[in-house]
This record gives sequence, structure tokens and C-alpha cells, in this order.
Amino acid sequence: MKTKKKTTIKDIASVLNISAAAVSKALHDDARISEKTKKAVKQVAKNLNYQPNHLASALRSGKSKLVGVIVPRTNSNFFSSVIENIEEVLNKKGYNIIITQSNESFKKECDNIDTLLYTQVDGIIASMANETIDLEHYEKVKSKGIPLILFDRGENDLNVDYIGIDDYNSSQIIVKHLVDEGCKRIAHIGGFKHTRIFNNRIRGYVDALKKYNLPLDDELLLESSLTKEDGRKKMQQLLNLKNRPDAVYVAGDYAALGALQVLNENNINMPNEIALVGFGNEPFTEMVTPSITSVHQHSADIGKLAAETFLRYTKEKTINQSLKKQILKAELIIRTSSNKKILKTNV
Amino acid sequence: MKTKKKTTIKDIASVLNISAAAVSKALHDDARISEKTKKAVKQVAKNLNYQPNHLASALRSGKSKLVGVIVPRTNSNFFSSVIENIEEVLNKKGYNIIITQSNESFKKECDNIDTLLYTQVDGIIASMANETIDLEHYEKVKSKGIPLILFDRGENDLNVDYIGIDDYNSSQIIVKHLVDEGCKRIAHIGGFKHTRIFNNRIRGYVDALKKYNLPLDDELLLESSLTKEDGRKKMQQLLNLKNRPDAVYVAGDYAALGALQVLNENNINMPNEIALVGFGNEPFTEMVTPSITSVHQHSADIGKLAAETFLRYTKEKTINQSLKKQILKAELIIRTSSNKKILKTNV
DNA sequence: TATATTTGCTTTAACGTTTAAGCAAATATA
DNA sequence: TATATTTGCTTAAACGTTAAAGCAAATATA
Repeated sequence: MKTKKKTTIKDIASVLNISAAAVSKALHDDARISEKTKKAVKQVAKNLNYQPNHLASALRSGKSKLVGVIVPRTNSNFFSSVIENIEEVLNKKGYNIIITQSNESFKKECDNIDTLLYTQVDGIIASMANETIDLEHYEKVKSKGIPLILFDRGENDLNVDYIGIDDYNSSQIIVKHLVDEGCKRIAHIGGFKHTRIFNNRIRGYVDALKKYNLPLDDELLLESSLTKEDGRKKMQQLLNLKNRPDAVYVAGDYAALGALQVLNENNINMPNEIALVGFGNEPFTEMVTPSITSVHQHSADIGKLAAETFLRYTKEKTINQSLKKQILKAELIIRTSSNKKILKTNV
Repeated sequence: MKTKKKTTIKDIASVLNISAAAVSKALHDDARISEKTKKAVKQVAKNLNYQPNHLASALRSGKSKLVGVIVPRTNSNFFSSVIENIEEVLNKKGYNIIITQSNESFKKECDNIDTLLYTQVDGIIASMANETIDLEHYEKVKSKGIPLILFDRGENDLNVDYIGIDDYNSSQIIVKHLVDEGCKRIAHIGGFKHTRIFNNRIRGYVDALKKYNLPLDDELLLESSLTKEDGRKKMQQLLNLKNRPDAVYVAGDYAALGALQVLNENNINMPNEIALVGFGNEPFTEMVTPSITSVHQHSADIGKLAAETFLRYTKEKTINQSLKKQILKAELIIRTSSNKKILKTNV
């Protein structure tokens, strides 16, 4: 019953009594095909409901028009917004994306890359898993001549393009804000030092303390996996100190949420007793009580830039990447958890 | 410098002095190839770092080993968890997924389907956008003989497989719970009636009210887009009533969050003055104050079942779908927003 | 021992497209 | 008018794989 057979360029060719090659060229607006033929071909294509066979053209041209995207998880607002914008930019140029999640696992990330290479993607846009230290799987991508774009969680040593925010400077802004609020003992629950962005946040924190002549106390600088659970643990650790901090800057919102829960459970007043700042501006930061001051990372711009960076390589014959960083300004969103000033005018 | 040329089965064939076809069969463990040859082929394949060209085999076999997934948005916990589980099941069988987002837009959903068909996916697993009423684009998928699996937001008229929870029964359970808590005027902020799942929730709510001899008041039944903003608006509307409800059941967690904010802003005690129940068990429901009672939808199971349902069709020659519903039991997670009983023993 | 079956491969063609090369007709140039 | 160039197509091959058909050698069956 159903017309199962799909229309191909051959069908169009035989209707018009021209060659399949001519049809292919007409559909691609080749200069050597007359306007008359182009029009006729496109009309027939429409009538027969022709859908190009992507696989065939990909095989022949060596380009799959597919881009792989690797993120730790899609269910954070940051990553889902980055993805949405990558997709928007790439779709316009005829590319589709394949999204994969590493779940912060090194092994899964390696598998994802194998999968993407197997699928013959034309490029990979990735943000690295927490666990990742060994970079061999990414080197494999590079050695195959496939453009690799990193964002958020990157690594200088790979010598590829990177799009992210200025983590060092973000820390400085956070510390300045807390100092302005009158805080004198500022703790930092940071991410793993081996991850560049978290290392930069730590450096920014340390340097800012020096700048404002605040004590740099080892007890106040903790390394964390930045999950909600670990945020709870590290906050508890800070509360157990003889000399408690009066402000805590957490390098991730989920961990900040854990910290907030512990503070609430201990009836500690935020921001007056302890001020709290997170990182990432996840939607829940404004939902919880008190709402959490956090850093907005311009995820939409990061996504767009990553996609555009990839597209630039599609125009080149040989891929020759080098470390090219595109650093965006982050934005501190001040909320109740760190805003002590009772009297404020709406500026 | 680099060995850019990829190894193909021909390379393996020439090393072993056998035909390419034999190599192909050996790699697929064809019964007509000797164990000795298979071993040799696999060893050479490994040595030469052979990666099968997915496009070529897809073109030849007519199977792309790609499955399209369409969701309204990836950034809800429900959908990201469903996706994660679809991926897990399908990857094991050599399938990859292409995730697309409709952003609740009918137009975007149509575009997504075109994109997926163009990419020659072997199947589509989808949850429909809010806006979608016309089903022609889904009919197109069916008429191409591509298996279509719907989950969460489905539609009987399409006569395809569907995986979801028992929305009607969930409403009944919610109303029973609120009645048990002593509520007498229960309002419902529901989704759009034209979406089957929301219609079922509404029916369940109405029938439960009848069952418990509670007033079925038109003022208390509102239709909403279920965004946070609309949740705020509809809650305000309920507060403006002369005769306010003492419980509000919201058909989506984001809208429930909006409602919660309005209630907090108006210093209305939850659950004593007004009890609140959401739907979806998004992570923030337990983060906010008070935590929101909600319905857990077993997203992991839904994802797995959807993937397995698709896989069943891959074994069949001709696709002949019919309405086959797989309905899971949902689970009510009772939290502070609706839990009036001060004295409770841990059962 | 003669014939049937099975084993283990080879040959060939095809999937639908693109691209290089080629060629006749139309047009431009001198 | 003779030659060069451009236009508008065609032909043929290729991308890497797989599936059908075929065939000789090895093994089983009678």
C-alpha cells in the first residue's frame, strides 16, 4: 500500500531526462547548470517529496554534518543552555548535534569519544569530566584531524580552542563583594585543584585575600567534588572550627546548596553571621531561602561562540589547532545570602 | 606526517590476502567464516587500529543505528533522566541517540522531525510539546515506516506505543492525601486540557472530589501553561477569591514553585492555611521552604521501557504499530507543604 | 565409490550521492 | 571566417560497506 521507496536524485533525473549528476548539481546551485534546469529540478524534487539521503552524501563527501557534544550532565541549567545555543547556531548551517553525557566519569568520557568517532562526527565540542586528568582520548580526536572545541572545563595542554569565563577575576569580584559587606574571615570551598577552572578560582581567591590584607588560613581553603553532599560535609567542617569564618565562597551552586542546608539546620543567620556565595547561577539559587548570591556565566554566549568557533574550521582544508582562548566576563548576581545592607536604594 | 588515511576493510583484506567481503563477515561473526580467519582478521583490525565506517554500513544496510529523541527541554530532571536511561539501553545495542529540544514549540517540533528524518534515524522517541495539537508531522514519521515511541506527553490518536504514568490515578491519590490531611476546598491548577496527560489529571481530580463529596467549584479549577510565572498568576487568582481554597494541587512542579512563592510573599502558612502539592518531583521541590509534596514519575524506568520498546521493532521486517500503552505507577512523595500532622511515627 | 551437503571463501553489484574529467554546442574574440 | 572560451550538460568512478550468488574443496551420506 504505502509508497515505501524513497525518491532519489535518479528518480528526479529520469523524470526530466537528464543525468543524476546534473540533478545533484542543480540542487546545490552549481554555476554550470542553467537557471531553467535548476528551477525544473527543484520543482520536481518538491513534487516527488524528495529528501536527500544524508548518509550517501556524507559517505561520498567524507563529511557527516554531525557534531558531537560532550557534557558532564545535561540537567544543569548551564549545560542545557549552552547546548541549546550550540544547536541553534549549528542547525542554521545544516549541522546536527549528538549530545552525550559523561556523568563526570573518565571512563564514560572515553566511551563517548569512541562513540562519536565511530559515528564520524565532523567535530567535537566538549566540557571535561571532573575525573579527567589523562588527555589521551582527546589527543586521539586531534590526531584524526577533527576540530575539538572545549568550553567551561578545558585544559591548556591540549592546545585547542577554549571558551570560558574569567574564573580568576570572578573570584576577585566575589571576595571584593564580601569585603564590601564587611566580612573578615572568608572561606573557600573550591573544586579539584587539578581542574583548571577550579584552580583559577582558588588562585583568584588567594590573591584577593592578599590584596585586602585578610588572613590566608589553611583551615579556610577546602577542596571538594562540589556535589550537594560534599558541600554539606565541608560546611560542617567549617562550622566545627574554633575560629569560624564569617563568609563562605563555594565554587559550585550544588555544593553551595548543601552548605546552605547545613547553615539553616544550625540556625545560623545568613548573611549576618555567615555570608554565602555560590557559582553558576543555577535557577534554584533564587528559589531557596535565603536566595544565594551566585555568578552568572553567560551560557548562551558560550554556546554560540563554541559553535561559531567550530564552524570556522569547516571552511579550512587542514585542521591546525592551537590554544586560542575566548574569555567572557562573568557577572555577580547579589542575593540575600550575602547582602547585609538593610537600607538600600534601588540604583 | 600524520597517517590521515583511515584503515578500511580492504586494507585488512590485502594484509591477509582474502576478500573484503570475507573481512566484513569475519568482523560480524558470520557462521560461514572459519574461526582461524576470524581471529586473524580481528587481530589485524586491532593492529591497524581499524574503525568501521559507520556511514558506509548505514548506507548499504539502510540502517543508521541512530535514534532521534525529542523532548520539550533537557533541563528538567525528569527529561534528562529519561534521556540518560534511553541512552544507556540503546548504547549497549550499538545505537546512538540524537537529542533535540522543541522548547514547547510546535514549529520547532516539526523542524526537529524533519531534521531527524533527514539524518535517517532508525526510530524516534518523543514527548510532545505543549503547543502540539496537529499531528501531521508524526503521521509522516509513521508513514515512512520508522518506529515512533511516545512517552509522558502522548496522544492515543497516533496509534503508536506509549510509556507513561497513570495520571488519572495519581490525581486520585493526591486528593485522597489532601482529604486525609483534613482539606475541604481543594483547588487544581492544571495543564492544558488538550494535552492528554493533563486532561487525565483533571479528570482524576474531578472524580476524586465527587468520591469524597467535596464541592466541585469552577473557580477552583484553572487551566495553565504550568510555567513558574503562570503558577504565580493562577495562585494569585485563587487568593483573590472570596472563598479561598485550603489546598492547591498544581499539575507541574515549576508552576507549584511559582505558587509557593506567592504564598510565601503573602505570609500564608503552608500547609495549615493552604496545603500545596506539585507534580514531577523535580529536585528543587525538596530544596525550597517549605519543601513541596510532589509525584515521582519513575523517569529511569520510563526511559528504559521506551528504549526497549524501540529495540523490539528493530527485529521486525515491517513496522506495524498500534496503540500499546505501558503505564507505570507513580509515587507520592509527601513533604512539608502538605504534611499537617505534627506528631508522626516513622512507620 | 559416487553423490549430496557443508564449509569457507570469492566475485559482483549495490546503497545514493558527489566529483573529476570530458565533450558538444553556443558564444565570444580576433 | 577560424579559433578560443564558456556554457551546460554527460559519463564514469568513487566513498566503504554489505548482501546475494556462486563455486571449489572438504566432508558427510548412501
